[in-house]
Amino acid sequence: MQYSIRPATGVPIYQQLRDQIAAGIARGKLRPNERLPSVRDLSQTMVVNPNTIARAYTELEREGLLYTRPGLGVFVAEAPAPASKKVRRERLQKSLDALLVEAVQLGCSSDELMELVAERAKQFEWAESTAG
Amino acid sequence: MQYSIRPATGVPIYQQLRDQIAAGIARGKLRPNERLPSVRDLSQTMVVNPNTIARAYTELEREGLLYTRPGLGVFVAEAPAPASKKVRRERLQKSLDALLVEAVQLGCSSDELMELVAERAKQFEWAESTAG
Amino acid sequence: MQYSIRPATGVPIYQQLRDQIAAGIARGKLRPNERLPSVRDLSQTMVVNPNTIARAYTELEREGLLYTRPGLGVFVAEAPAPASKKVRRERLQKSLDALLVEAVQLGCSSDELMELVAERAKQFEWAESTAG
Amino acid sequence: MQYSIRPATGVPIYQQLRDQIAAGIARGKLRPNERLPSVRDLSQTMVVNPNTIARAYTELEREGLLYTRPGLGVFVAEAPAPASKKVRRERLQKSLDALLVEAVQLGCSSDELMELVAERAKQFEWAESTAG
DNA sequence: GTGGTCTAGACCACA
DNA sequence: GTGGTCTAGACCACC
Repeated sequence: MQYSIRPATGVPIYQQLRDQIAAGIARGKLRPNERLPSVRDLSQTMVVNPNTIARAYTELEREGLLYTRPGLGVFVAEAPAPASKKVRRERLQKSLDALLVEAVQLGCSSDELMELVAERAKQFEWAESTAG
Repeated sequence: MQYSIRPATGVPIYQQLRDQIAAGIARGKLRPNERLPSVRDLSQTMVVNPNTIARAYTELEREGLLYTRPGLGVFVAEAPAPASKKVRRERLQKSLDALLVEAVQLGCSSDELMELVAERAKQFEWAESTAG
Repeated sequence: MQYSIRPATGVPIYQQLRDQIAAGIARGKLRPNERLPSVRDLSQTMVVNPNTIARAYTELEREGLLYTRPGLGVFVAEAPAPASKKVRRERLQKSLDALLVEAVQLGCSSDELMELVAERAKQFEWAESTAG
Repeated sequence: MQYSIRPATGVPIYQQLRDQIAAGIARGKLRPNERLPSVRDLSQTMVVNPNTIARAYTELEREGLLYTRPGLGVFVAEAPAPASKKVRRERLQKSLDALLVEAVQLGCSSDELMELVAERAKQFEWAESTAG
């Protein structure tokens, strides 16, 4: 997988990397138990300090998306047990509102937004069933 | 209009204010050419440093959402020329992907997400027509 | 509050500090919305690198025990909404088993352990009611 | 005796094995002077590097829980002289406080914790008497 | 070889 | 003044 960092955005490098890895897992580009590049390798490839790479990995491990096998490397975790419907709604609220505010400010119609969401959603890997 | 600041979130105060004003304009609660409270007044009402209020106003002016008439105060700008469909899509891509990644990781199904978006979208004020 | 670090234990400094602050909050020595010493001050007092202090604070913020007000400092958060009984049991399992294994290995009797727990528990601040 | 290793936990493999053997001894599943599987056999059974098995055995020998008869294998040691009550209390303090801090932060009541401890304690094998 | 911890010191955003 | 990010480089534990 390829990672692209834009230093001028103000978004921290470790965050950009974290987001791209998380997206890779969500979209199925990174499979469970797949090994990620080592901190040292990736830091050389991306021309970024090893600590910064390590921080992205650490964040993702805390979130349960990666796990570390000491001495062996960092790996993609199995998909976690699904949260309840209520929890899902609460957690998504913030990102959803951010999207809606942006859409409104851009003069995007409701229909256009729904279409855009549906379109993009096809490219993601969805769980087959959903717990209540 | 009323503004609510949550100090414990880590989101800078000036940005919380900026977002609430921007949302107010987008949702029509603040009308073009309406005058906003003065920096001094608002800083007293909200018990916040005047510099912080000023910064929120400055950001919004830079974005073209407000304009200043020296000696008279700060006002809501006219609605800007709508962006092209292509530009809208590009701008929304980032927030949309963030939402989708979160949804997938929460084990939220595609249908459930669409339903959630549609539901919440009803509560926003949309432009009636959309330029291409 | 006073913090004591034992460098020879193998337990990371940032962890020791984290644990002591967490204990301070649990035992009521640190009150909600109380301000903690600044990273720079504490790093001088404890003769530890500022990054190490910052890491302890960051961990606690992620856990929801502290919050940061940008430019002002770090503060103790309000007590969070209680978890369900089932969740509580699961989360405590690990620490509880560690305690029991240790007790057994030391040749401590079951009664003696219960007595020890009861004794020490009196010194902690307990929630008045418990959600199911 | 069966050993189960969870690679995704971040806990070193040698330590997981060490803990399970120690617990086995404490709970009487492994009897004094009983022979343990050879490093080579166990490393094959568990699909783990022999060095890792050896390290677990070495640690336990250092702690006095195992002893080696060169050319014959590794054996469970006799039960050690019980620690004094004071020593037991001191040693348990740390784990106990960790448990209490967690319980408080989870909103677990004092009674609920005592009940939980008592319940779980029944499943452990306790020494019949305790020296002072 | 792997990641984890700690130090030192620079730079930036926020109030 | 506050904390947050990033770099540089050292040392350790694990496999």
